[in-house]
Amino acid sequence: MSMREREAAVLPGKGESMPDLIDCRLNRDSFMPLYQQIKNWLLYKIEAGQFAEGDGIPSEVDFSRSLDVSRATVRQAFYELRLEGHVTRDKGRGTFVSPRKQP
Amino acid sequence: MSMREREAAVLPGKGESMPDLIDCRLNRDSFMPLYQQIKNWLLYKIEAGQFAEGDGIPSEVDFSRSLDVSRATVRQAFYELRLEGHVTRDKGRGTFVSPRKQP
Amino acid sequence: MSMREREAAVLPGKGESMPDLIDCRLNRDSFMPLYQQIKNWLLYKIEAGQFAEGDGIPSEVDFSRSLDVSRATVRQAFYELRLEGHVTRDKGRGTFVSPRKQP
Amino acid sequence: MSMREREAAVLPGKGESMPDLIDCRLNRDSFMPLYQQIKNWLLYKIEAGQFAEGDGIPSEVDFSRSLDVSRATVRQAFYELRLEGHVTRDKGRGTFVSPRKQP
DNA sequence: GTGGTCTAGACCACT
DNA sequence: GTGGTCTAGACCACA
Repeated sequence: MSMREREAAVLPGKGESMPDLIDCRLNRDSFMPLYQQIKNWLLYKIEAGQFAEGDGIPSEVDFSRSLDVSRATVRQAFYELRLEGHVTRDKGRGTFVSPRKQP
Repeated sequence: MSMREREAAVLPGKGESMPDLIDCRLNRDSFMPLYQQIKNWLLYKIEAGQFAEGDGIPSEVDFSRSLDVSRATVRQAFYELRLEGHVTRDKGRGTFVSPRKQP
Repeated sequence: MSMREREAAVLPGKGESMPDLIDCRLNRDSFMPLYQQIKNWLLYKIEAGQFAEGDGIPSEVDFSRSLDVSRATVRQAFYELRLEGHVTRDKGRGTFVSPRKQP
Repeated sequence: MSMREREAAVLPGKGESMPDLIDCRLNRDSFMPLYQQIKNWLLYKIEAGQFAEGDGIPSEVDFSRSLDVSRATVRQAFYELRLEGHVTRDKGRGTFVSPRKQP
């Protein structure tokens, strides 16, 4: 899936504000699973540099509360991002944006 | 983790019988997560050829009932096996042993 | 179809007890599809107030097991009840009796 | 430590009401560690029969929020109660009052 | 009746 | 107070 498709799925339209933290909007009527929408939003934020290398990103519980989804749904998004190398997760510390190869 | 370590964690000792289906024994006092024990048992079975290529393997619910664990725990084992290419999973059909490369 | 016809199709005869849960009796020799019999039984229960507004009703699996029918059969009954506005279904939570409009 | 001493440390004074849930009061100026105060409160409740055998008791998070202490603090109380055989803890299920030996 | 998604929690290991 | 494991269910998409 292209970055453009991801954007269309969950991001605010042109002209809307883009505050710093969890401004993710979920479309609960979409064909796309909620965890995938969260994953896409995070990928967009990371690729756009809004969560920079080494930065901590909001916790599972932050997302769970902000988006009113269960923690398991958030976890699936985070889990796949870790598998794909976009973030690292440290028990007891948090989730961090991975360094990019050859920036 | 070596195949030998996996075996030690969840498999019956020498001399014990090895019936066909879900003879997996979980050690609930182990440091090793239950889903990892299930994954190891499956890997052993696949590598030992007891679930052959193209074979269907028991369903999530079969494992869940046989081992008295929740379906989510079984799923994590199956999910990782799929990511690592050991099995394929078809919605509505089942889980199958992947073909090996250059056997 | 009138409530009376529905009743004749799947409900216990007069004088039989009417316990709380799935006392639905299917007539497998009937011209009427099984899913329709289930739907009728549910409509009767709802209209009779035995599943009140906001109440959760038994799950797909409950019906499937109790009646020894496939889940797809149960789903068709639930699906039509949702389309007709008699119930709402929340993923991961359950199926609930819809509020009536101006009773 | 006697039951009377425990009581003095964390329980409401005479004449105060004793509601059902987490009415534990911590004395943050006490020489006694917070985890010990929590442990004492729980022991009092169990011995007084307010959490009966087999009952589930409030979760780590319940205590942590109600008392505004870290979860590690609550855990230490629960941990010692488990070591001493007063409660059992089941992952994913909860914490339960242990049966007494020959009462 | 399978695998896929989701809920609403719990306890566990660690910082 | 984080991420990790687990429970015990639910409904959904598909065959």
